[in-house]
Amino acid sequence: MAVELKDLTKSEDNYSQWYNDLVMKAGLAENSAVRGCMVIKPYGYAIWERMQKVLDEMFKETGVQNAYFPLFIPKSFFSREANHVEGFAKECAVVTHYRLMNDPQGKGIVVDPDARLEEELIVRPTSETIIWNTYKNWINSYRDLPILCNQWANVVRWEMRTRLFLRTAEFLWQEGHTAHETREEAIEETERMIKVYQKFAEEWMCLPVIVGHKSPNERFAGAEDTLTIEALMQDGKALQSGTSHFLGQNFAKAFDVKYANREGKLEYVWATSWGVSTRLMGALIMAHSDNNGLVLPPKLAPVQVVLVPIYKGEEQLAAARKRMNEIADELKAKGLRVKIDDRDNVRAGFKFAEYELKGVPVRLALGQRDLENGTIELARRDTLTKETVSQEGVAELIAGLMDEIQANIFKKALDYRNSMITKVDTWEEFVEVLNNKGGFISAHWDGTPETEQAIKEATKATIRCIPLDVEPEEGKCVFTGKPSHYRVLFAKSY
RNA sequence: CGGGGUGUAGCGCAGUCCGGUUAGCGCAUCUGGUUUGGGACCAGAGGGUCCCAGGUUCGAAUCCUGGUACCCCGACCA
Repeated sequence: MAVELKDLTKSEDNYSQWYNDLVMKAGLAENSAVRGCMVIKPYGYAIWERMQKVLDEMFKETGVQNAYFPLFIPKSFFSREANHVEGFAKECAVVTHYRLMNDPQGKGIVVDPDARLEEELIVRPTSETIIWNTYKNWINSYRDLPILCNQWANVVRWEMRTRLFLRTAEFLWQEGHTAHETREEAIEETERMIKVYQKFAEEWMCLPVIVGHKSPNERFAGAEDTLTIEALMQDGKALQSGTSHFLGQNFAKAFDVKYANREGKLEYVWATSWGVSTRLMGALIMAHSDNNGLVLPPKLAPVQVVLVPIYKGEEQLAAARKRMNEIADELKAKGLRVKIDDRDNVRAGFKFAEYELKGVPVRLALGQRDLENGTIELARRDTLTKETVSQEGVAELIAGLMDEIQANIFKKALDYRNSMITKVDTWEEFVEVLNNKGGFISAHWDGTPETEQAIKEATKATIRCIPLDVEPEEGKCVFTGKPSHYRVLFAKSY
């Protein structure tokens, strides 16, 4: 495997090619035979599994339980909620037949025209409709509430243009769907879950995010309010990394889900839904990688420490192997995920490059010299530095290093992100910053969808969010000059 | 669906404009040897439906017609 990444230039043109290259060469994923679909390779899936596991535990701490709902949704379910149809009914895969037959002309297999479904089935693009149709049967009284369900599933959206992890026709995600007694409780749930996402992004992925409300234009189809975590990639584009929706009573009304309240009166249920997807993998890659490849946060890295022997001849290899096994055991005793790479068909230098490409946080190299001196070479992926340390206490040292590396990757991303939030007050500045610097632009907006739309058409930038912690400030809309009471964040996005 | 590009060995490509030995190079693979503290080197070997179909020609990877697949840029979106 001769791998050479193209130089990482931050220009838009090269960045997507660079990204593609990295995803494939690091062994994370590749395009499949099916257009727009992605094969997630074992290494990529191992990272996703770590993410899943952590998120799943975080959900369960809030009382959420896992469940599973069908892949197929009757077409009629979709038309129940008007806005939802508008947003989702378009780019969907549709099942129209249930049988194949041998081609009468002998040209292989064809769809049996007699096997047409009476009602077409939609391959879920999201599961609100099928779930609310189910919840109807689960809910009678306030005593049945809240319902807090999550499902890990695949969904299909027939996107016209796809990009590994960031936008694929089929993707893996989790979707939480909750039902509540009151508006307040549902809103609280919406906020709780976006904060879970924030915590996961920042503490596990080292990905600083801005939490905020979506503008009406960018809101989920069928939601009253959408909360989002917005991250910034190294090319200056924003990435919506997770969303939590307050659905009001829209789906309860569409599917007629009522409960008897504490006064014995029938009321519609309040709903939320929230999700993150394999897109997070894209975020992880784009936020931290450098010209040598991936940089994985220790908390998510499938392998945290790799040991590489350096040797001449069988005898030295055996000696190195023996000592490495002992050190590996010490590391494992500290709860670290460790791999020894004693392949003898590639040289040490090759392995070094390979593990850098794969983003392994710490690499240890042990050779004859070290065996004699009781030392070992320790290399950090995040800083690309290496030093020779004593074998004595190395497990302790590395256990501590994991936290340091985790903190360092986050800090680097945070500093970059913060340096890429620019306050602007004039349209000239807005355009100038957007074109030459990128990143988030903090600017006043008159609050109308028309203005947002006009800005999007003029610059491709959209309102990424209205930050939760936005400070009241009187100003004038950067586009129309009309009065505004707070700043919002604009950016070009994926 | 619009605009551009590319289909040649497992991967990356040259050759196509201007038709002519047995279709070539790098990486990977296999064999042997020498190496081994940052992507080893030498020698040898194996590996091809030149995207598909049709046409022109003594002769097509190369020219013509039609199809098809993929990539990039837009519109759509997490």
